[in-house]
Amino acid sequence: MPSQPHKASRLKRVTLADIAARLGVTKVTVSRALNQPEKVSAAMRERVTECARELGYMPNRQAGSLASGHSRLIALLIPSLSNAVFSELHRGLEAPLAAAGYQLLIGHTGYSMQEEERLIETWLSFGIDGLVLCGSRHSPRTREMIARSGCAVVECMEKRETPLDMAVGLDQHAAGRAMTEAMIALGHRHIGFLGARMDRRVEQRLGGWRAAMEAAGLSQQALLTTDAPSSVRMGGELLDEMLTRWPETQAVFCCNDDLAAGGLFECQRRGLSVPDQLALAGFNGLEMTRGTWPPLASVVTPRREIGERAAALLLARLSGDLDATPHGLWEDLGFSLQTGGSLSS
Amino acid sequence: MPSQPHKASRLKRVTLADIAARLGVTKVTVSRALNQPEKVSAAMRERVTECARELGYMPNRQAGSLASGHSRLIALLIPSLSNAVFSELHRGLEAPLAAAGYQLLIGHTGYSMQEEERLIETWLSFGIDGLVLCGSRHSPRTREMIARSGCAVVECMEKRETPLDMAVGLDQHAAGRAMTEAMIALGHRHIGFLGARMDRRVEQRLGGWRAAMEAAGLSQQALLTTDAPSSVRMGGELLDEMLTRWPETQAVFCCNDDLAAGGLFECQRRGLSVPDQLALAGFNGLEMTRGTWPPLASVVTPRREIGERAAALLLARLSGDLDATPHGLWEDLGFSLQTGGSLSS
DNA sequence: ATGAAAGCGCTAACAG
DNA sequence: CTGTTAGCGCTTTCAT
Repeated sequence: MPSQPHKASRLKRVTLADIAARLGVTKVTVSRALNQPEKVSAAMRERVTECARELGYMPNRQAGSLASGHSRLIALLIPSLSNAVFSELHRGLEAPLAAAGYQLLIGHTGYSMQEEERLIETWLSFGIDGLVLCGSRHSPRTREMIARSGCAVVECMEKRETPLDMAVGLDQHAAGRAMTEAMIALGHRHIGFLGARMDRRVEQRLGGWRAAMEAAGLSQQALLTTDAPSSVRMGGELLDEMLTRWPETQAVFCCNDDLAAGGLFECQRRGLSVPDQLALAGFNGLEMTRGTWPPLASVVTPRREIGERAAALLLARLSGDLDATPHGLWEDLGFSLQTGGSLSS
Repeated sequence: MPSQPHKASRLKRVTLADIAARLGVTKVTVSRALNQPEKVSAAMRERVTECARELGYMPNRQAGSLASGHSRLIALLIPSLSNAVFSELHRGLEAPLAAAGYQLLIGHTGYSMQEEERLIETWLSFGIDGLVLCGSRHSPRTREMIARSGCAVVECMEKRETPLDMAVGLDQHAAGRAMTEAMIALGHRHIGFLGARMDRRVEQRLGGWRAAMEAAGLSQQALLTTDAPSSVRMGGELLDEMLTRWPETQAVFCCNDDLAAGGLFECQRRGLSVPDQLALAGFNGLEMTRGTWPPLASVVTPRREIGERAAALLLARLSGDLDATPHGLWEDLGFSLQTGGSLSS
């Protein structure tokens, strides 16, 4: 590695040894006073903490982890930084992990399996104890690295028959089907589907739409998808194209809330009244869906709860509570439908 | 630290020593073959890489960092995971840092100085080489830790007279003022300001609105702010209150695009035509502003470019190129106004 | 081009 | 309750 003149200019680092020397004890005692306070005398504890503060001691956790074999670090890999779904997953994870003394790291994969692999390699080489992944598609090398490392892992968001270890989420196919059936129940026959950023979860939602349409004997013609990133703007463009190609469309199921919001704006541009002239629904039930006009119908997914359960599973695995958390575990946290608003008045 | 039965079950880790033993050479040679390939014979290089692959060797970077004193790790601390502004900042940072062999970590502060402090402590104890912060408000302890560590640091987004070291962003006050002046130039007299999540940047934008209003001799009465998080829904609620309390309002400057989007929906709910009956503007110029109807006027901030410059400054500092990047450097990357749409037809 | 020795800062295991 | 002894896995010197 190259030299680093910048770092060279820093003050010499304060170490355990410095404190030990100043106090006339050994490093071990200082380490104990700091990390297992109950194992030293109250007086010692006092002197050490005082001296540490005075010298501005900051532990070197690389050394600590290297020696102990664990880091109390857990990494969360999210596909997108700007998708509120993942920020709520994060929120659910953070509190329980912090309470148990674990620090949560965030990594950004940009929906790329290859980037996921790179990140996991880096994290593992830095000794993380646990890993939270979104989805169930991973490269072979990713699987192998995780297996070798023995790192605890939980996969989030989507149903998975054979998890790497544990998984928690919801059945995206069933959710897509349920919303479509709700639309059919409202009497709509021409129901379109808009999808962007076609990852596995979106494909499963689409599968649900297909299943419901087929079961009802309806045409699956009005379908528009793109691999491009999802956005409000994309929602407007896709809806524009759909209404142009299939003017008979009565209702549109968008694969997420951003797309649906864009659809609302497009209706406004065209002077279409929602839901009277066109019904719209999104997916996820983000906070935003209650800020639009009309309020956006959506499939509400328990993102926060998924994070909380994922944290609990991880902690159970890390504490060795194996029986309570069998390998291959899959927890389905379900979903609910938020109707009314853009779906029916 | 507690025992970890889970980890105990893993296969023994493959180390440099294992490869060395298998090849009948020393660890140093293996290390060199892997990290400074030009320093060993081509034959050796070949044998080592081959054997490493075969055994599934994965370097332990904790050990590496501990020994070498640097980690090639750079941490980015963002206030919010769901704000697209920060995801674009991240995008700007990532490529140049990766190209230079650095790995970018993300931390989430939730707009809390205390959480920022906690995260920085963790990162520093894990030996990061660089730090990218948003904003200029940091706890005294944060400042001290950074100073002691000698870690390179750059502060992003807002203007700062006395940076910790380097800073890059834009003058939020000037931007707020410019947009307000544009509204005044359109002939509006009753111009309101809506603000949520009142952090320093939002306060600076508000200051810009005040300055412009004062200079024009206009009333600063129509002002509504909240410390609650910003959201589309909040935008609608705030606008509702504003129009109720100050029905004469002709134009509203929202502190960000989410709020403004909520404002658009609120206008729709009230049957107000934008911009004819009410003009609206947001801040940041997110992609979304081109997906609304009408398109949202906004102050376009160079988030991506800020990330790119921040990366360049950090790399310059880390490579010891001190002269080219003086301490205390402040780079203003400016802004531009996106008008039309929701502001004027 | 390769090796030997020393150590990064900390913790584990066992003594006393 | 405190100390001793040994590393964790890697990267430095400095030799050869």
